[in-house]
Amino acid sequence: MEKTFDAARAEAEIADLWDAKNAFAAGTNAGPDAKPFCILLPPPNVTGSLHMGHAFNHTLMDILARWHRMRGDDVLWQPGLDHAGIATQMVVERQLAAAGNIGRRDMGREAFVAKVWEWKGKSGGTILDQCRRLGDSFDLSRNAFTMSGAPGAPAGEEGNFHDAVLKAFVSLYDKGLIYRGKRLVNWDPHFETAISDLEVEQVEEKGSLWRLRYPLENGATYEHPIEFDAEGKPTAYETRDYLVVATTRPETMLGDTGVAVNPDDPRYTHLIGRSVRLPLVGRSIPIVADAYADPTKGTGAVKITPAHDFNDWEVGKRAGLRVINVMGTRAQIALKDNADFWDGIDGSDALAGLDGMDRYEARDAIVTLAHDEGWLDGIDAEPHMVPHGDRSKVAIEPLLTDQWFVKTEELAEKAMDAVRSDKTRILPERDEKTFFHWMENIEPWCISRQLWWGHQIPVWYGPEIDSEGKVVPGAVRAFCASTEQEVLKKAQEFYGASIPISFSREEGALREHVPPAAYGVDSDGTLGWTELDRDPDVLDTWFSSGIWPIGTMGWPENTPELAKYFPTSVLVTGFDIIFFWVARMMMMQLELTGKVPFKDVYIHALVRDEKGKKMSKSLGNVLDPIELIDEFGADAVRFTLTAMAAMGRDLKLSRDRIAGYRNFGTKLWNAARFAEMNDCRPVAGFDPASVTLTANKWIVGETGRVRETLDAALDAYRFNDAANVLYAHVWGNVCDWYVELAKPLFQDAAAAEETRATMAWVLDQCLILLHPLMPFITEALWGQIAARPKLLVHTDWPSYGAELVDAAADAEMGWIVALIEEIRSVRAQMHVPAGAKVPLIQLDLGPDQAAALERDRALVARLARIERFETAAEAPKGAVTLTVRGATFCLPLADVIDIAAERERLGKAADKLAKEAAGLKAKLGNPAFVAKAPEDVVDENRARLGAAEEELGILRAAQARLASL
RNA sequence: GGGCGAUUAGCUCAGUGGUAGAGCGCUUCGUUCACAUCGAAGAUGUCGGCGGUUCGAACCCGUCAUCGCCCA
Repeated sequence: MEKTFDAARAEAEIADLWDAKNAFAAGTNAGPDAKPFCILLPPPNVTGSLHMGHAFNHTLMDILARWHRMRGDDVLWQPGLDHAGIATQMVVERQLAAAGNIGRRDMGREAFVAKVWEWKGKSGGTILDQCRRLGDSFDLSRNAFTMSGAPGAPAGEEGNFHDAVLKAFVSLYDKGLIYRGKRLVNWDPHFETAISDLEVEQVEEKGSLWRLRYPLENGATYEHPIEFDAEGKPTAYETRDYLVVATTRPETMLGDTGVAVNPDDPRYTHLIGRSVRLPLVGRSIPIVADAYADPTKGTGAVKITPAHDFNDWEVGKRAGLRVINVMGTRAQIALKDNADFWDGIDGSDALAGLDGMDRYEARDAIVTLAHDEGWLDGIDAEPHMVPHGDRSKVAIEPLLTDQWFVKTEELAEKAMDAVRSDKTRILPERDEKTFFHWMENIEPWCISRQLWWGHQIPVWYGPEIDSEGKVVPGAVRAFCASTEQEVLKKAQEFYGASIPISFSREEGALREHVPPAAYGVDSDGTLGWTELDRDPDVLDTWFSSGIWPIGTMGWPENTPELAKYFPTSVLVTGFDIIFFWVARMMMMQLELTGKVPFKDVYIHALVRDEKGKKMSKSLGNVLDPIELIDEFGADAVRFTLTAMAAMGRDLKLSRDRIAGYRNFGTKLWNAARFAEMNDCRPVAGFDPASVTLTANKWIVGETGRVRETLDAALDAYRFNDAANVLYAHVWGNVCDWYVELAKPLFQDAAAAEETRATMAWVLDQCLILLHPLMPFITEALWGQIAARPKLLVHTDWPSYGAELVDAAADAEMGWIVALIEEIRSVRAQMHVPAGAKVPLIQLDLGPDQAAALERDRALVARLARIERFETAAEAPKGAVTLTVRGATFCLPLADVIDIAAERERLGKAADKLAKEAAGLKAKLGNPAFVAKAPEDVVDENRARLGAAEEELGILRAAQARLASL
């Protein structure tokens, strides 16, 4: 064997080996009555590449999958990709532009979607190859895609996900849980689509607060307070014929339809009910009372633009104000042909100049006009939060449009019930609170997107007809079904079997659905013929990923997978998509199947850089998991992430830490090398309970304990505990102690055979127990150590436990280890050369200790570098005394002893003991403690006091001897 | 403004009522036949402050301070 593990070479070989054996196929290694264990990979974006967050998320899932597989469960780890509507459309559009292609609008919908599929086939899903580097053991033969089976999907992309999404939509639509409505939505002017609340990020910007003077109508004036006394009472007034409003968005003033003041604001109450004349526009708009106006902010008077602000929309509704939209889909000022706007006013040259301007150009222009025309009161710098699209990074614009919404209130109630009744557990508990907080305040979910890459909404429109069969001009009738045949059937039922109906193949308007011009009305006003026009919008990506659990298992068909693996066992995911994904999956699965999608949800935190900063490309602090794997090996990266995965806390990743766990792999590797050099080969039928030597019994017992602790940790998703118990066992128990203890035993003919067999067994157990965390190095060693019937990935998980612990052997090893450590410590403090061998003199020894020393003399001799064992009644002059539970020894170091150092050592040890004894004495002297504390705690304290006092006595004697020297 | 959380060794962090821990870093010593990606020994803590509950508090409760994150 080499001195170190060649991760790069071995990992590739092992990955090929697993592939060749199809090692991760669902159900592999399942026992006869196997329990299903199913875990869903949160589908990464098809555009994505593996980042640290994935690496963390996947590592945890892979540990669970491998652990359950080895335990003989029927494991399905379901992988797949998300079509990621906006993100993917963005990537492909950018590429088309870079290649000098025509834009998507010129290309047309069908051609563009074909381009996206082409891109997906070439460069989509590189992330899945990267997952392989990490060791992800998902079943790639079941790889799913949220757009599989959609119209235009090329060969190889068949699948039923598209059907499932449409059926889910139709099902919710038929239940009245999906509706279309004209509402103010978050509009992304870059992508020209609506987005949901969750896709909006608030970004603080340095902005200004502009104060604008709106003249009072009919020459009215009022007294505005300008000076105040110490109590805040006005002492001076000025006469104003205008009202000053403060705004962060002067450009929206074109759409103002009112001014609000607080009903309790004495400055303005007398103005309520009067009107101001909107500058530039010339519209007369009312001054209304609304608590939304905050007297402490700005001037206390706020302009109301119901069409362009969510708060103003509410105020407008309460006050019955008009809604006048003054912007287009690219957030440009849109006044031309805007009937609403021109209603009740006359044009002006200034307005004509503003038409078509970008919103920010318009802002500057309007402020300049205000200044020139004298209605700019002033400008204050004020930072404020501006909503931005999370993909486009441009400021979103509230816009009044027709969109599709999911009624989330009822669905949320069911999801909350499932969590309250523990049908689904959310861990850690804190995130359950977050879940409830959001669900209780849930808003309707806007699911329509004005994009092309996605599931087109399965709704077709035709003309509305009244009860007498007459066409209602301008009204629209919607038909929802998952196929054209079904739509046709529904339409035919509605309009009558004799009406010729066909489908319009033209691309409809982008958002506003008007009844198709292409229909005929007979002379009696009834419908003669019609075309049906499909809604051009697509569904929010999260609508389709919302049915990921059932969609990947063949729903709505009643497949064997659904029967077996659904509801799934556990969902492992980051806190950032609790609302986007987890909550929505809960709602949709419950509504569509009546079942929760998963029994447990384990929410993990974010991977940050070593300074605690979020990793981001712009900060340049991104650690690329693939680079780290190249440098340190996948096992080291995985183990690091696992060890740092304390529940609910962000983890700060540093290269030092990864290097440390790379060293851990090397340590394991060298332990195996040691075993090989000493001819330790796995013995068939080896029974760990049958060993006879203390050291062997001890390590066997430790292994049993580790198995139990490890399983308990994984069972509770305490991944860091799992990593730490393994680390401490392999490095501490096995490498530091057992390997060293074995060396003298190998020299002893009577002990060698059993020890070799035990060593081989212990190492095998280390490989098995470590495999879920460090799959590559353990699989490599497993194959290297011996020919095996099965790969390690399929080796049965052990069931032994603490019954392997032999209390006597445990106590004896504990004592021997303490003795060795004490001797080493004294040697180091007395500056005994590391290589020098010294005699050990036993002064006072209990019977158990004497027996132990007799049995394990060779171990002590080697590990503490003792040249011979002697017995004496009293310590010789210049000897250093040492105490180990129930025994007193000394080291005759007359030649080398440093009296000052020894005095210091004894003094320090005695002080520490005296302090401890005093504390214990005080505790035991407290009657309340003795009366109320549990008996075993009291006993334990008594025992500790006894031991401390005894040892203290010995140290005092040693101090006295030293003083007499 | 509302909600959630954090504060423990130089650093990064475990630790849910009974002897304060790990890794890294640091100091000293050491290449004894698995491993220098190593070994041995060592130093370092009013567990953020104050108050309370308790026989007993890093842990439970209250409060203050500081710092995060999410939502407005």
